[in-house]
Amino acid sequence: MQDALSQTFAALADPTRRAILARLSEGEASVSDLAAPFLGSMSLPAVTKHLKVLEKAGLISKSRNAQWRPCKLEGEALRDASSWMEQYRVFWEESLDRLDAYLKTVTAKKAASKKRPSSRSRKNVRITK
Amino acid sequence: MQDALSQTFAALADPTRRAILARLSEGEASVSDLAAPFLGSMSLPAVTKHLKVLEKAGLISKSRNAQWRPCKLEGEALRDASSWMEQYRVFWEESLDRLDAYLKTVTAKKAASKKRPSSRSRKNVRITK
DNA sequence: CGGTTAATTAACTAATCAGTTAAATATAGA
DNA sequence: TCTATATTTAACTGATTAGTTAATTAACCG
Repeated sequence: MQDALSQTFAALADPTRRAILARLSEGEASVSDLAAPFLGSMSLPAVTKHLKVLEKAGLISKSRNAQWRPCKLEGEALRDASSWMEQYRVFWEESLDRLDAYLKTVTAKKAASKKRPSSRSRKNVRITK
Repeated sequence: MQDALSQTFAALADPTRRAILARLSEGEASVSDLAAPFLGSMSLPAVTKHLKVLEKAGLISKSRNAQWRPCKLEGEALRDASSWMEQYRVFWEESLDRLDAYLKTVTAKKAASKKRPSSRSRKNVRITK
């Protein structure tokens, strides 16, 4: 078996599984609730397998309620993955700085030759599935 | 072919590739530089393949310098992956809050029944390979 | 009990992945 | 041009993955 971080990233490397996590971020859901959006394109056992991958990676947990298995998002594994990534933050911020510098020279030139300056939003990071 | 985020996570789901990124975070390096630490456990073409995976995921880029191919870490893809994760931050912080709450009750009881309180560092996130 | 709903397991297939060795390509430099 | 170094490509193998259908388990309910 693999190390925890590899298992987490592998589990995240699939759009169906990420969509399941996105759904779970809105609250607990049973297997069939989670499967519903995908039953047009894959079978229920396929979803069961995706859930097993997520569960083994520690990204979700299942409990029991009669014949249902409510699933719940677990943050720990995501936090570990995210904090692993933090060590690289300087690399993407560095490139934004270069973009900033570039945009500033462009803006300066435009201002000098024509009209109003433009701005760029660095915050407002998009939330996607 | 897959979506960008899936490719990025898939590329990160391997300890050899993560180690290569870690090495590149210290500066550019040629293929053989990057391969050196692994030549005891895998062949050079295996490393070439790992580099190709990283390159296709946009995590690194290669340039040419004589017969060498200096590789460089590219931050963009990591930033995208990281900002995708951000939407889940509330989940792991929430669980830390619960841990906090729990630890407080324990600490309170200990303080009441015996000696000095303990503390927990939430910052100081470890940087690992 | 018998039927229905929820979910999992089994057995199988096709595709992709991580590695191998051997051969090919590219560049430098004597 | 010949040779050495750096790297890639080709062809192959075994393991893992993502899906399938069919059968099974589990729990509720009339």
